[in-house]
Parts: sequence; C-alpha cells; structure tokens
Amino acid sequence: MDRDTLQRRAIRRVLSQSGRPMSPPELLAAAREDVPRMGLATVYRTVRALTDEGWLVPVEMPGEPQRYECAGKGHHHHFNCSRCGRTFEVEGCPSGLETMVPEGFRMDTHEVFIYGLCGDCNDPLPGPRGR
Amino acid sequence: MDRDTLQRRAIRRVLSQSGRPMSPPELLAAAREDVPRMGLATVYRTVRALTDEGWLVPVEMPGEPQRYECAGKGHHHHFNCSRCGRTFEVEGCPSGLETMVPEGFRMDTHEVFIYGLCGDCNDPLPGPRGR
DNA sequence: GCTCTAATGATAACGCATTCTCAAGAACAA
DNA sequence: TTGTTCTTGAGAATGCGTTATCATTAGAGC
Repeated sequence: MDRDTLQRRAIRRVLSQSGRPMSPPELLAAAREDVPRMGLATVYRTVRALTDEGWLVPVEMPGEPQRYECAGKGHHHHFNCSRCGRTFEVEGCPSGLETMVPEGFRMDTHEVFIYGLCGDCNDPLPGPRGR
Repeated sequence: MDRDTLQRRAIRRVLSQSGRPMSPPELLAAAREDVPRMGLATVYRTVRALTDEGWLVPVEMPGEPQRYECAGKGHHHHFNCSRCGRTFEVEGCPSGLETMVPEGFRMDTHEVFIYGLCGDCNDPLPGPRGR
C-alpha cells in the first residue's frame, strides 16, 4: 500500500469532506463520483490500509455495519438518523456516568449513541431526502 | 409454540435467574445444565418465540452478537466486561444528553454502554475467572 | 396407554459483511 | 518510453450468526 492511486485519493477526499463516519458501501457510492468504475473490494482494501496507518478509526453502532471516520478527532459520540440511516458526530459527553457503575465494577470507557432525526430529515419543508 | 417443554422451561429459568442479557451460545451452555442434549437451533427458536410473545427483548452492543434479556425492566443501560465478555445491566441514566444534540436535530432515544471490569474480574483476590 | 402433532436435534443452507483470487491495468523508477 | 511490480475490478470464497429441513422424540388430550 504505497502507491498513490485515484481510488485512494477519492476515498480520502470523501472521508475528510463528509466529516461523518461512513460504511464501505456509502464510501463506494461517494467515491464513484471521482472514479466511476471503483469496486467494493478496493474500498475494503483501502479502508483497511488507512486504518492500519492510523488515518481512520472504525466506528461501530449496535446492529449496524462498521463505519470509518478520520482519526484524531478527540472524544466524541455519535448520532444515528432513523430516517436516512446516516451517522453523525456529536460533541460533548453526558455527566453522571460514574454513578451508574455498580459497586465493585471498574469503568474504563463508554459509548453514547443518540437516535432521532438529523437536520435534513427533521426539516419539514423540503420533504424527504436521502436513502 | 404452545407446548411446555423441558427446553423452554430451562431457557426461561436461565434468563430470569441470571438477570443479565445473554447470547444464544451463553444460553445454550447454561440451559444444558437442565437439558444436556439441547441444541443451538432450539435456543434460537425459543428465543424468537419468547421475543414475539414479549417475554424477551433483544440487546445489541457494538460489534457483539445479539443478546436477550427479560422484558419489562424499565429504562436502563449496559456494562460489558472486557475480561470475561459478559454484559450486565446498570441502573440510571447520564444527564446532559440534550446539549449534545446538534441544532436542528431531534433526539428520540439513546443508548449508553460502559466498558471495564465486572465485579468478579475486578476482584484481585480470587484470580481470573473465565467467561 | 394411544394418537396426534408440535417441538427437538443435527446438520445443511442461508444472508451478509468481508476477504481472497487472479487476470488486466496503472504507478513509479530507470 | 519501457519494464517492473503494485493495485484494481469482478466475482468467488470465507466466516459467522441465524434459519430451514426433516426424521425422530415427546407434550397433551382422549
């Protein structure tokens, strides 16, 4: 994984422009705007390489296929739109997590997922968008 | 699904006694204490039937196979032990989730997952326990 | 106990996400 | 430009969780 190809540039562009975690099929659809004949295997290969390099980090949501986002963003959580299925980053962190940990247990990390409607899907005016 | 069988009683017993969400393989292992020849297909069939009846609810954690817990427990979240892999219920709910929702988005529900060591695995005295 | 029929157990089949295979194509060095 | 070698695209193959198949077993009413 040391050559600079159209396909790899397209995937990096998509991920840094979207600013949200994307699944391999999402990435493929978006990257095909740059490289129409791109295949899904290339997406998986590139995503794995970029993850190994530390450029990407995997994002898992319950019952969802794996997504990937650019690394180095600091602590944050995710919002999943139940209408269009897209996942977004959200800033901040809830408080009071410590009080939830049972006696004798040790908390190391946590994950928070918020579900609802994203800005596009919540907007009543322009009608349904997306998938 | 209208006969009362040994297998079904065993699975109900395991789930109501454990008080934590369990995956089909976990359920199989535990239920075999009552019915040693039980098969995995029976676990899946029974779990589906109990879910359809409203006795069980599925619990999904990121990157984990589906688990099931008894229904009717009220709002709560989950703790996953990174040593033994078991999942536990935790009471309470963090505050400040509303402030995390981006402008224009609408929050409907949320999920919180805490990771760390459970009481057994955090106890330094008796040494490691298996899953 | 006898019958009827649903449930079980073993295993094959499935769906899905992901990885592999390999001939063809594209980057980079010379 | 040419040659070498890595990367790509298409589809086959894999892994894993779950469901279907079907002969056998066992509830439940008589």
